[in-house]
Amino acid sequence: MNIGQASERTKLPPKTIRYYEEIALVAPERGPNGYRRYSDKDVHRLRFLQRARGLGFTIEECRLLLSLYEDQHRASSDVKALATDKIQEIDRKIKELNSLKKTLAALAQNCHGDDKPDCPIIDDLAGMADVPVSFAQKSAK
Amino acid sequence: MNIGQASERTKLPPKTIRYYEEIALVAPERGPNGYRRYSDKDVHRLRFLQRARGLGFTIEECRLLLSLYEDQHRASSDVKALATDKIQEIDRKIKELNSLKKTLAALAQNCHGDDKPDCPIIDDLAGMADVPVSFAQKSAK
DNA sequence: TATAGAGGTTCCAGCGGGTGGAAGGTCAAT
DNA sequence: ATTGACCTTCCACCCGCTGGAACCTCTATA
Repeated sequence: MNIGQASERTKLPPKTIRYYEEIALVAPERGPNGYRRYSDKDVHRLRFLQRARGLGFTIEECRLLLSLYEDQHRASSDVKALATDKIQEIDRKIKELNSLKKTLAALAQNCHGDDKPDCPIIDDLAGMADVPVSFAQKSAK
Repeated sequence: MNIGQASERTKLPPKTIRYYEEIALVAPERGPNGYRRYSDKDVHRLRFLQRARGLGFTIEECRLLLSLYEDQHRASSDVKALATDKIQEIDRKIKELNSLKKTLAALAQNCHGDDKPDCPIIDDLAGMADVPVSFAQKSAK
């Protein structure tokens, strides 16, 4: 099938599918007209990628997962390790976002939000806050 | 002061400070030797940026915040709106991450994690899961 | 005064993960 | 024969920096 159909079946935009080929995640054949021809196996790979990406795995992790997938002798513990690492990463992000939210919420609550110029949010950003919110902000990597 | 000192005082790397100049967020003077010279006001702006970025505002939002900061007649409601928008955005992200985590955790739990090849994570990614986890995964934008 | 080292400058390239658009080739239906 | 949908390649851009090369300038010491 052509790229359009592969796109429909995988829910990946054609551009993305071509990009995945460029970075050697998938290698469809070519028809005599130069069109890419996707086998069911290719579509399968693409769907695998679509899911893994949707789960937050990076491209490189996806590459690893694919190779594990294709390795009949791989240990399922390898895959589990990758998954639990990812879970921890997600947990870290959630924590970071929660702390950010707290800070912003505290600021917003102190802001009367009318059409007068006094604004504790701005004051805090400018480093002249009189609201009791501490800002030892670590850079959001 | 030179860029190194400005860097120390703002906790922003020199590269970042130069970048902020390139995108016109700050405009230090130049000494006769071509070195950038940062006034206290510049450092103040940079610190403002450092905090706003740390709170998850994008560069463009920072630009807006700065202009609001410098507008004596701005309405504090404008700033509050920006902050509450950001809070909602953070909330959305947290929700998305939580659902991701749930999915991954369910998979990892079903994975025995030994050195035998059966692996429900891989099976699920490959779309042949027999674990009861549903995957109408929306692409993580 | 020569020199070393720390700091400054510019410019170019790359990260991840695509996305947009232009210019052109191909196919099926009218 | 023409339209329009689909396909191709290529190049540039998004964000927010970051790394590195090549070079300039300042200060301290031998």
